[in-house]
Amino acid sequence: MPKIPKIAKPARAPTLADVGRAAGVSAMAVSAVLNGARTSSRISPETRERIREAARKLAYRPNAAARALANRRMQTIGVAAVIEGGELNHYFLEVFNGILEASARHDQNAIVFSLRDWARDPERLHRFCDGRIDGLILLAPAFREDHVALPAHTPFVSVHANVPLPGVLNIESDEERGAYEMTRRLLGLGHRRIMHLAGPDGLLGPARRIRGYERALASQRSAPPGLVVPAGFHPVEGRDAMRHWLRRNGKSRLPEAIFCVNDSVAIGCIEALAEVGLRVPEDVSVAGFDDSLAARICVPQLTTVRQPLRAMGERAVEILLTRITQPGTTAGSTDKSVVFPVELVTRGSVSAPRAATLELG
Amino acid sequence: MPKIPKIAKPARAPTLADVGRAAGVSAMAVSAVLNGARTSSRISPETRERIREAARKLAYRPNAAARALANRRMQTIGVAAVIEGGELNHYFLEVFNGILEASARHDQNAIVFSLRDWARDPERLHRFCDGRIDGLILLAPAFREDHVALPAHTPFVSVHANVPLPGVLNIESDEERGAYEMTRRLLGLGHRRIMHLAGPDGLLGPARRIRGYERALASQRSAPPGLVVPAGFHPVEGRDAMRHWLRRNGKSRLPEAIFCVNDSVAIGCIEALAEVGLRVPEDVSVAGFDDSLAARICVPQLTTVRQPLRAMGERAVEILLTRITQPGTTAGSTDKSVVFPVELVTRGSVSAPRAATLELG
DNA sequence: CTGAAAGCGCTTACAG
DNA sequence: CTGAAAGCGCTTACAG
Repeated sequence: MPKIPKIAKPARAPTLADVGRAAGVSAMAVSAVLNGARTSSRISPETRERIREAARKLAYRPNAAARALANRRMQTIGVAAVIEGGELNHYFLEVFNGILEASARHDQNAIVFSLRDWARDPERLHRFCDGRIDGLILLAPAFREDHVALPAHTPFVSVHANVPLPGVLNIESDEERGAYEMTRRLLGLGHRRIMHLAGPDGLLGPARRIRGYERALASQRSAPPGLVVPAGFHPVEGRDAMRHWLRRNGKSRLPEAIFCVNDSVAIGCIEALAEVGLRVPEDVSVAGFDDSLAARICVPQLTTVRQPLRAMGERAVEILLTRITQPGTTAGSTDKSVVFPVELVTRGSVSAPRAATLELG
Repeated sequence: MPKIPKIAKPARAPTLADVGRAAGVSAMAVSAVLNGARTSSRISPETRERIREAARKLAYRPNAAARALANRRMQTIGVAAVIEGGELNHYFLEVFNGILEASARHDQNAIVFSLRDWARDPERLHRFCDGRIDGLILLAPAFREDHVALPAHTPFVSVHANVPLPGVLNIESDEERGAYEMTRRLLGLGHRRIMHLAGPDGLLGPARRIRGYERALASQRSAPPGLVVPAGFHPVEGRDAMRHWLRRNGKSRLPEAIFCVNDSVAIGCIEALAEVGLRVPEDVSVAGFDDSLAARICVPQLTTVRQPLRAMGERAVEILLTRITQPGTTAGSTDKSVVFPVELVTRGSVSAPRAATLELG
């Protein structure tokens, strides 16, 4: 009985062996040539060309799963974040763009894990670390380390960690300095009563912004004590906090300037001011933080503190990749934060105080 | 010489075999139990518990790559998009959120491929389809099908395809109707001279919006012919188009209302109007499209057409998954679009025209 | 210098 | 009902 030649089923994607068969060589040879391994030097140029040609004809694509299994590398990094409406959207997008860019540059895939809540989802985090990713970037994590024992075997990097995560290198910006500089700027314009609409309690970032604000006030003898009003991160929280304050205190005790924990809160704050007929910056100056997209879209555009979010995302990828490829470097507590500089951005929402203007006139 | 017992190296993640060894059963038994396969019914409850316990103790996680190789399924879907500044950011985020949500619901990973340019990156698209994903969602693709022969062996779904892609099911919203309804609304308020700031040439979406606009004008006898001014998708394009028009035509020939191809363009348009002292909506009404985040952040908030972007993203995942699991269904050209309804959203940027108000007064 | 073999960690079909 | 074996598609170390 004659052997019936096996015909490659068209449904199946071509494999290394298929290419090898077509070129009359072993699968190994194909692998070596296609990967440009040093071992490919021992294959004659003609054979190499024949192999490439066969691969092209068959539209061969190396199978990612098989490769990952053999290499113990997925060429994929994970990004865990809470992606919700409002500010975090802009924040996420900017950092994420940087992550995607750097990933592409290093031929890595980026896979996104959307969490609802840091405190409640630690188990999910563990599930992600099953070999589908080589390392994980935590975007603005806010759980307590004692809640989540981070999975072993997986390198981590955090961006804007809002709680201390021992052993995880954190990428942050000089938020305290940003808050300090912005408050100094407001003081320099002549403002004295400066309110701070603050972020959620117990988070590192908002605390740093408060500290910068208070340090700046303390540096100015003529400034009255600080006025920190808790708000949150989102526009509605900024609006509600300001509304509430106005209702209790009336316009008479109005601050001359309001420095907000971020742009979203600044926008909500402006909304609340507008509701009672107060204009920005004529009646009150309002400053934000982040320089998110929102800062340029709102009217007036926001004076704010710019963080290089995109660059921070790129750096996160690069640091993570070195941790993946050189696990030795992860040496325990020597982890320092990487701190990016911030920069004041001047736009329409801040001007000299009305009183100062009058005095001058 | 006594056999030295092998000690599991801590550096390596535990495998099925490790768990089996610890529980005194075969790797296969562990697999069956942990996967809840029907074959596990033949394993005694005690053994099962022992296996689970061992897995827990070792913190066993099935290796995703090995699983993918054996199953020929990565449990991962790809999302290809051009993610740039401005409008597409908001657009992307909304759809992407829906994609992430549906993915998580179906235990799928979502991996993002960020393209610079649809027309120039077709080769990259092919590279993605190497088994690392089971299917691909194209977000607002805008290449020509004759440029990219979409990779075989990979199921596709598109969202807001801006060019016809034969054989790819497209998820879209009833954009023409949205444009029609919005224009009708403006007419109903008494506006007659209504301008349309249009999107880029040659794309399906912008063309549909123009068609809806023109159809509405045609339905109203008293309306003058349409006034379509090309702009683009981004705020600066809206601003520049409007600036240019104002410079050429002056305020005298100003339209009473401007219907913009999207919210971003509307925001740019409002900016250009403000530059020459024209207020919205007192002097001109301005309407957008999309109901992006930007629409609620800008002042005045935008009257716009809402598309259920999030739901569209979720649907994309679901359709893609059926295509992945039931490849037969992909039967050629029977692919119909899935069209989501749109909805007018009324906010502050549109009012009755000043003239009408005067006439009434 | 070359190719056959073993192995990555899982699943599934198949002998006992 | 059970477990040993083969196989998914690749890579790497190792005999010839």
